[in-house]
Amino acid sequence: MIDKVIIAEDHEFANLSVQKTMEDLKVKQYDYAFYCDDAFAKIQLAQKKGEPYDLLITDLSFEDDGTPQQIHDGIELIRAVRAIQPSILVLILSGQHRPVDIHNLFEHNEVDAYVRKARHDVQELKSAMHALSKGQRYYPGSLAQQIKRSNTYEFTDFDITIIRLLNEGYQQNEIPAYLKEHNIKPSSLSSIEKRLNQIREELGFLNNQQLMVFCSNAGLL
Amino acid sequence: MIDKVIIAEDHEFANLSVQKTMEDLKVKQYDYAFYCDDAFAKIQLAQKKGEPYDLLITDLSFEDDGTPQQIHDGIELIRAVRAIQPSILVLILSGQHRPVDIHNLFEHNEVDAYVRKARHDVQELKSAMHALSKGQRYYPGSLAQQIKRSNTYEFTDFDITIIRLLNEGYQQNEIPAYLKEHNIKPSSLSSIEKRLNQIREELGFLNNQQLMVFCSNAGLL
DNA sequence: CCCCTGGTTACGGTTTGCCGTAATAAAAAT
DNA sequence: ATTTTTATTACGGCAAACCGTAACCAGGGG
Repeated sequence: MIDKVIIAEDHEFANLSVQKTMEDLKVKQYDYAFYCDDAFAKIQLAQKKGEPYDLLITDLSFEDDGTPQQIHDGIELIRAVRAIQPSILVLILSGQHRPVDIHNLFEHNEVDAYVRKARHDVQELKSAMHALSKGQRYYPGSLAQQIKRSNTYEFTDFDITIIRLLNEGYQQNEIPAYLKEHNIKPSSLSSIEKRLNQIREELGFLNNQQLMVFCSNAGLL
Repeated sequence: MIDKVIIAEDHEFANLSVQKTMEDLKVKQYDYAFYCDDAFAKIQLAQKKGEPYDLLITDLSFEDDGTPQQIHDGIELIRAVRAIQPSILVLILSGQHRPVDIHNLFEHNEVDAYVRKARHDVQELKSAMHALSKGQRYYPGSLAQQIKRSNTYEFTDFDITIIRLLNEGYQQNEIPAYLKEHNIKPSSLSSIEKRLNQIREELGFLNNQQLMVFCSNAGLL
């Protein structure tokens, strides 16, 4: 069961609503913090007193308002907390973040649930809490869909190299020189053009810009 | 006095907390909506019944979740509402938005108060409400500061339109037609080229791809 | 040895984007 | 009202990207 929860969220609006949701869900004890350092201190203290938290609900990005902090964002907080209390459950509550990033967090078992701040986020949070209390993770389907869409195409190392170079400001006709320099096998301008053409075709993009944005969002850069 | 308030906010978390804040402030009557159309309908009805709202609290960006809407964002909502009830007070409650945009809204008297979803947003909302009830506007000082020290490039609506179109797969020579179609003022290919050139220059990008990725990461698309 | 096949490279033509300059329109200032 | 300033548009040359075709070069089988 989830009896003791700590909320780390800098926005008062969100923090308040999460608290209210905890009340609705009859969570026995919940505390909240507006700063990562504060949340960490509370978790550390509870741990020392032998009354550890069951669940950490945290935002990912925290605004820097001038007060100096050791821990600056949600990911740092999660890692710091897991270092002293590996068993704690972690639920991420985030505004807009890249699907891949979230996905990676799941893959590395750094988080157990993810709720996006959006329409129906309260419902989502309740569903997530429900899943967690049953020992399940909460990985929203929409996220899987987004990832699936991004993962349809298999990018080769060659593809990624080209795209990375383009993103660094190389123009296509400068790339062959670079490839020869680094002994990468297809190195002709034709090959590069053909490859890009093929990728665009398969993914249904009309220009390289879309491709670059896509790769950026997919975390390939 | 502010006795009757309508809240338009798609995020449940935020909506809920605003409601709670209204309770704390002893506002006599408040209603809420998760969609612009719904908010507009409520305002229209109240107006017809001779019991109009005193204040509209609205987010700027509303997520499109598939349900078809006439009014798609906060600005459209504000303009639609002001068209039928010019006297209504308007308070914007927004996550991250360009300071200049907000500033312009104030300058054109389209809004009376602005609260950013951030640290202490509940306090800010209360302060804003207090100011409004005294017949004052609420223009947070932080906004003025942000405009002053924003040495990063300021994208105009025009810029964003172009970039959005490019990202949708338009090629540059197709854009003038679109702009004329939508009565956007500079519409020539030259203007587009010149603008893009200028932006790249100021931000130090070597090609459009980098610009697109930048804008994507900055959440401007 | 030749032929076939898959992949790479070379080349030419066309389109698109890039950038400077000049003409024109609109706005501001006098 | 006319000049000055500013913004927008039109045009042209050039570079880059796009795209098709054909030549080239492995290796594998006949």
